[in-house]
Order: sequence, then structure tokens, then C-alpha cells
Amino acid sequence: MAGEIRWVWPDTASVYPRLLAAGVRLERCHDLRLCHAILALASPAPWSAPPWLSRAAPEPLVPAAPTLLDDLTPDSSPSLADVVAEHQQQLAAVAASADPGRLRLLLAAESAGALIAAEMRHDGLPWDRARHEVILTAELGPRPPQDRRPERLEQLAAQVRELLHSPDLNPDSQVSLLKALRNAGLNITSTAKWELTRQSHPVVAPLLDYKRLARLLSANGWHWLDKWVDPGEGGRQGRFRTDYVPGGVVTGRWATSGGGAMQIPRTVRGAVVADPGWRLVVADAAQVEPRALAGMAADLALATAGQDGDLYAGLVTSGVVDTRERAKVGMLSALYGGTSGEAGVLLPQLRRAYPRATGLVDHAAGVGERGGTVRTWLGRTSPPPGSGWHAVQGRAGESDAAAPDERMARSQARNRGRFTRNFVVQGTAAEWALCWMAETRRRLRALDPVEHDDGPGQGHPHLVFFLHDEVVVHTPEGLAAEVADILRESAESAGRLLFGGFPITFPLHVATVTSYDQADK
DNA sequence: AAGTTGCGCGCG
DNA sequence: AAAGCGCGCGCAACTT
Repeated sequence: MAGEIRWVWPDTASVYPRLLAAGVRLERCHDLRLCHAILALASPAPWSAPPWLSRAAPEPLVPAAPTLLDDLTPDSSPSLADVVAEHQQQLAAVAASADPGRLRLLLAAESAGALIAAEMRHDGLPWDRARHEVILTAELGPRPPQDRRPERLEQLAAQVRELLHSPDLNPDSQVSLLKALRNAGLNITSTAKWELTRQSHPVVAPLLDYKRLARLLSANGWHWLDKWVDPGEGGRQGRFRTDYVPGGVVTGRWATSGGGAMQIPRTVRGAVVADPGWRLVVADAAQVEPRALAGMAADLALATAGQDGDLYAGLVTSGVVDTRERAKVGMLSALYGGTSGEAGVLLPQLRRAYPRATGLVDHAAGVGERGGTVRTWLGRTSPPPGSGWHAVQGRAGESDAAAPDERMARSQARNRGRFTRNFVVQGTAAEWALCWMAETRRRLRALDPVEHDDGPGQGHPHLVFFLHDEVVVHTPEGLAAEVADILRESAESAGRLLFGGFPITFPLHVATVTSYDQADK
């Protein structure tokens, strides 16, 4: 059966889109490029990728016509023997590793992610162009002619110029804006929002409004719509397609390229609208990072605090801290390596209550400060510091080292420590999310398809969006309840897959909606 | 003219 | 309020 086949190929991103275009969807694969990257970092000896495993440019959605250049470019595709040899080498590396079982799971999850990434791009995120335009017009005024500011933005710019007595000011120029603000008597060193909000000058309100709307215009305005949303047809919404990049972040999180898919602001989420007769099932997992940490450290006390849903509230109930807000600040400080302000008081409290969990991240930080590498739960290894890092540390270690060199080295070591501290947690959370999504996909595929005439893949519930700890499934209305169950069961299943019988839960907030903004609590 | 850097801000 | 981690992107300013 097809379910038992695992396709081994060099690079999902360059092969699978063409299969999808031809109506073919596969159950499983082994992506040699992604797996090589993981194994090479995990391997003690240097292991460079063969040239045919380099990251391909994203496949165009509409294949370009062959050009003269194609005829002149030597065919870089590997022979079957090359592929088999690389695969054998990878399997051997897994077998020789400290924990083959976990590493195998990681490679399977990473490869499943590659399939999902290509499928999500193929299917696209349903996007209602008209609703988006309504939002833009309400905020900015009607669409202006090219190279002109929208009405509302122009009014605010005029107000700012007036209040700063600076008739020629371009508020988009950070340098001249800072100068104008300081001339007007504001004691600031940057034009950042957090600094402006502390000032009481009358220019602050219109300026912040200007910045917010200018951001909306440049990041998700009409130009963005034209470039990234392809029009719908026959009652179907348009689609936003980004290029997901599995493993694009060192920790194993995905990155995206194109359209700013990771930063779709709350204000335009109302434009993400299900097709008629369809729904969006939006699921986000609560406090994944501290839960992943509890699992890794086998910290029963922390796991217990997270049992009833809100882990931060659980910290309050357990009497560790007195407010939810403090619980969150303290926990994030432990995960990110924060030291300032409240963290100084909260961290000792957390260390007392959760010595195993805090001990694990403190240890990871120490390894990083000394130039070492750390691993996630499933075995993704952090990249080692570069030669420049060691050079700075070496200089500061000499007997006649100058004070500035020592300061620089200490600061650099602490930076590295914060990176490795967070790496183990962020990376393990990413592994949980991958397993969650892979299991969700597997179960969605097993659902009976509902008759629908929208073409291959479109009649089934399918994943349409993923953002670190949140997924969106687009589904025929009648299957929405079942999809919600699948998402919950898959979250549970992912927790067991990673942490076995250890009692750590991964609760979800699930909402079935017609547009993405309705999922906000 | 084209590439790089820094700022600022959106997201988790 | 940001802080402490991880990103992408647009703009202006600067470099080549």
C-alpha cells in the first residue's frame, strides 16, 4: 500500500510542487537535503553536503518556459547511485548516533513538514480581496494613485509637520524625524514607539497613528494584495501563497519567504475567509515552550502547573508567584535569559519551585557561554560559534588582555548563552509542533472525502496555515467538528510521541470560524 | 544602478 | 512598558 512507501528524494521543495500540480499527493518521504543539514550538525566529524543537495530556488507556481540558459546549464541532478549512497550514509549516521530512535523521529517529522509546506503553498490560504480592501479603505481612505499617500496618511503627515514646525519633513525618514522631534524638545534617542509613548507632546498621538497606518500600507496594503493574493474564481476566495521554509530557522522552526506570512497583522486577519460552505478551524497551542521544557526536564511540578490549561495561571495556583502576568514574565525570562527588572526577583522563585526545568535551561546557557553546542529533545544540534567568537574569547583570556576586550568577550559569551538557553526550548517546541501537524495531516488524509467539485485536494479538509504553535485547517462545514477533534487528538499524540508516559499536556484553543479574526479570544 | 546596513515593527 | 529568544520585510541612508 502507498501508506508503507517512504519516497527518498534530494529535495521536496523542488520535486513535490510539480507532483501536486499533477494532482499527486504522497504520504511520506525522506528529504535528503533537510535531513543532511540536521545530521551534519549532529555529527562529530565534518560532513559537507554534495552540491546537488543545495537549497533550490522556490519552484515558480507557473513553470517558466525553457530558456537558452537551461540548455547551457549543466544538469546538476544526481544519479540514482548518488542518491542511494547519500541515503545510506544518513541511515548509518542515525544508527551511530546517541539516540537513533529520537533522531529517526526528527527526520521523519522534518520530512513530513516539507510535504506539508509544499501542500500549503499549493492549496493557498483563502483570502477575501474585497474584505481586505474594505479594511484598507476604512483605515487609510480610498486607494490613491500610484506614488501618492492615501488621504488619511497625508492628513496625519500634515499634522505632524505642523506640530513640529517642520514643513518639509518626511515622516518616513527616521533620521530627519528624530532630528525634528528633538528640535521640538522631546528628549528621545530613537523614534521607536515605546519611547514616544512616554512623551506627553501633542505630536505623539498623530505620529503614532501615522506610523501604524504607514506600516499597514507598506506591509499589507493594496500593493501587497496585487502582488500576493491571486484572484478567486467561481465563488471561491482568492489565495495567498507564501514559500514556507522548513528548517529555515536554526532552532528548527520554519521560516517563510514572500508576503510576510509570519507577520499577518491582527488588523487584516478578517480578510482570511473560508470559501462558501467551508470553515476555518483555527487551533493554537498554549505555552508550548514551558511545556516542552517540563517534558525535557521531567519536571513534574511544572507539568502539574500546566495540567488544567493555562500554565501561567497554574503557577499562581501553585503559589509560586502572585499574578499571571508575573508568572509569564518570570517564565519568559527563564526561557530567554532575561535579567532586568522583575526577572531578578522572579527567577529565584522559579528556581526554587522548578529546579529541574530551570536547571536544564541554566545548564544549556552555561554550555553556550563556554562555546559548546546543545541539543533539542529529538537531537537537533545548535550550530557552533564561529572562528570570530573564539578569537574574541582567546584575546580576552590572555594575561595582558585589555579591559574593553574582556568586556566584549563577556558580553559575547552571555549572548551565546542566551542563544543556547533558548535553542533547546524553542527547538523542542518546534519539534512538538511538527509532530502535531504531521499527525493532523495523517488523520485528515484518512477522513472520508466529501463530494466536492473544486479539484484535487480541495474537497478534503486541508492545512492552510502554520505559525510556530498555531495551525489553520480549511474544511467543508460538515467536517469542522471532526477536524477540531483531530487537532486535539493529534496534539495529545504528539505529546506522547515525544515524552512517552510523562504527564505533560498540550492543551489547545480551537475555534471554528468563517474568518480568521473571529478566532481571537 | 545595485547591494548592504540600520531602524522600526509585525508575528510567535 | 520592554525586557530576554527567534524571524521577514520595507524604507531611507549609506557603500560600492
